[in-house]
Amino acid sequence: MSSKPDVKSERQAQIIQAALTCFSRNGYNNTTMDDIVAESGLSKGTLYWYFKGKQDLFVSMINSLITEIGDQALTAIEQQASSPDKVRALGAAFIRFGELADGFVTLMAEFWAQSEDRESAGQLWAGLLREYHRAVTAVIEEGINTGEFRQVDAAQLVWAAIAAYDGLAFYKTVMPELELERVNQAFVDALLEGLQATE
Amino acid sequence: MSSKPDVKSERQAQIIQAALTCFSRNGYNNTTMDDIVAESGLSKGTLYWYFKGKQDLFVSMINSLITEIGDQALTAIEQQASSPDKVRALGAAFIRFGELADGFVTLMAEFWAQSEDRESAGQLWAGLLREYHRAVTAVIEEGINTGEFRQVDAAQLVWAAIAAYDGLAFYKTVMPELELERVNQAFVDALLEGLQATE
Amino acid sequence: MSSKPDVKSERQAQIIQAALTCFSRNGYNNTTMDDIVAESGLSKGTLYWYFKGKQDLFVSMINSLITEIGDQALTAIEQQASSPDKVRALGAAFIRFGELADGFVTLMAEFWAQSEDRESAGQLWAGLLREYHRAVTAVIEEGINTGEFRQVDAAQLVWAAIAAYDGLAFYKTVMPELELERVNQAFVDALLEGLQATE
Amino acid sequence: MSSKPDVKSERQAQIIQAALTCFSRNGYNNTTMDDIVAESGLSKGTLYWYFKGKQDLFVSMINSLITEIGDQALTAIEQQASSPDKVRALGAAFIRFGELADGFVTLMAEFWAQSEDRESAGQLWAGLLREYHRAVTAVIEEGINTGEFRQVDAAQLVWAAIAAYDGLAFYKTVMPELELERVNQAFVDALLEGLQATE
DNA sequence: TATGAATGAGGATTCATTCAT
DNA sequence: AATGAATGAATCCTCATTCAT
Repeated sequence: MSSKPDVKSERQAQIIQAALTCFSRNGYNNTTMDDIVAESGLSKGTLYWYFKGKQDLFVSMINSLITEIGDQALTAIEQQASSPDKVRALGAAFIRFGELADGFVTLMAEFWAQSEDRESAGQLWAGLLREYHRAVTAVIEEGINTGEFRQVDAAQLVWAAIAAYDGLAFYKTVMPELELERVNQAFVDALLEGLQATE
Repeated sequence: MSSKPDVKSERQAQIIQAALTCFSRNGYNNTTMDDIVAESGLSKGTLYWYFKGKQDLFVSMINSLITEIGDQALTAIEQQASSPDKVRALGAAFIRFGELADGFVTLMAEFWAQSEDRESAGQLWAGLLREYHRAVTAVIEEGINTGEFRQVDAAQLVWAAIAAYDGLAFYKTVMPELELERVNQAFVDALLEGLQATE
Repeated sequence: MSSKPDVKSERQAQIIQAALTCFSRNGYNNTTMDDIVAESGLSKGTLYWYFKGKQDLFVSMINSLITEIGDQALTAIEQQASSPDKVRALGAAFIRFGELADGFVTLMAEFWAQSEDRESAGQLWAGLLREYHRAVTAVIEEGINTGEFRQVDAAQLVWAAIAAYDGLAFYKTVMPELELERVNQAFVDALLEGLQATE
Repeated sequence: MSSKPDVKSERQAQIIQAALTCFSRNGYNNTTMDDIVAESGLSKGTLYWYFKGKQDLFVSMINSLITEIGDQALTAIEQQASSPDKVRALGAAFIRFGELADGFVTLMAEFWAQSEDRESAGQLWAGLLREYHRAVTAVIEEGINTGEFRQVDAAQLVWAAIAAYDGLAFYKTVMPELELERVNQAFVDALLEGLQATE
């Protein structure tokens, strides 16, 4: 019955693209639905036809981003042989993420901070974080099992590691002069040194 | 003639305290001036007598927090003898900060995200970060000079390290079950291991 | 597709009408947007959909009045043959204006007085005045050319003449008992006598 | 008991002077009591010690101005012998008033327009106007009695004449390039011509 | 007399959302 | 599916006035 089967997903993508542009530019609260309407070239009614409201549109946009980013990162791991190389690949992937999805972290933080129901807004974050944490921890533990790394509290260490990348993604937005590649280099080197240590 | 020479600073403190309570509870945008008025027990006019507006009040509050926190952290360093101990003290101080100033990081992020003039709002952050970066880097470089640590790119590594603590401060707000002490333990151990390495 | 092609102008007229009622009744500053909302029977949002704000609404209202009044006055001239008759027609037109647009002059004065940018608010007035001045001066000069009037400094005299009518329009609002027709009669008679004078 | 008998009138004058400056600069509504406090160099409480409020201060200021101006105008008449000369003297006095009390007319209009109780605010104006009207009419009627002027409806004509000067006083504020002396010249000439006209 | 901190009612404006067409 | 006019609750801020000292 639907003459064009993907008018729907096409419109949704179009709207999400406009939302990403606006939210990135001005933050969540400072973006009005009218801004997104103007940016998308569609009408107000159409936005509300495809999305329940501002919040729904934001969450949909975030989920769309997460999927995209997650896929990238996880394939990066699989192409590496040794555990240290996997760690390096992860570091690089996170950095790329920080540079691509400019403002993503901040956006999420703002959204969370102003959510009426922080609990459920926090779940968006927490779910995402736990997923990454699991994936990265698996890499470290594999390295421990193969003897490439020494015995460490992988789970805890990984929280700090990914927190570092999220923190850096934010730092980059307020200090654009920060050279994330060099930071990453130094950080990964120190971590690997610490992980591989000694006899 | 001035019976109480500091009605002024007393009132300001009172208002800032109320602001901190409200902003922490609901975020910047979701806090109304009326909320703060109610919380402070003063009148709307009095708030505007002491602070130019919502934004001014927020910035003043942040500055007040920063000063307090900074002092704490810096004295923590001085009480330690060896460089590794200083690093450990710093880690502990940062963790304590994350737990005390609950939501501080998020608040700042939200404020920045929704600022009309992000540039200047970003300076608030950037200035603060650079100050901490300088202090921590000094500790690491001292360790390198004394031979306690090996030759690393301290400046870059430190960016990652403090980013980790900011990231964790935020993680804690969305995942309260996170045990920051253990994370800190694992992280500092790994870093020190990497820094001291070997033979 | 457009069932009513001028919902827009209809609404604008509706709002301007309400604004005129309220502003005339209470002045610019003492009229609240809520007053106009109530008077118009529309909603607050609708007012702001059609007009940028209070000031914009006021200026639009003034312009709408000016157009209406100007047309009336200028056609009044054309229907007269001799210059003295044109002058009489003008006088009558101005008086009618003073009685119709009750409070118009005062409203403009108040608006101007409280304008943040008096310069540009003054342009509203000045433009209007200059237009009338030109039209009336043309009538006098035509009379001079045809020999109906003696040689006078028409341009200057006309400033005084129209100022008199603006002044009277205001007097009428504070002294309703003033009989403008009789005043006009005496004034026009004296002026024409002075213009036609002698041999 | 009052050590210095005129601290009071000195203060009042000081405050009225500051009020005149501020009201002239920004209009009635756009002037805050704080503005006047700052301009006067006194304190808020002191203003309220000497004047009941903003409105009272304004009215007091106006009355102070009126007295000053009125005296000037009335003595101007007495120094002239012939009725035409008295008319010329009056014209000149009104022009001087328009240039001195810059914005006076507008200020009054604004005050009236925004008064909660226009009736009584209008009395301020009406009383003032009637007084001038009486004085000027007396001059014209004297001229009629002496045979210098022809039989005209003096009362009505005078309303128009003084209205012209009030109108011009306002025109001057929005069109500073207006040359009031020349306008006055042309106007008085035409009027006198009309008044004297003979057959 | 003089001060200035404190008050709070009042007002302009925004913007997410709805719904008739 | 799509439109865009209409809604009105919500919010930041102003400023005349008061009063304890």
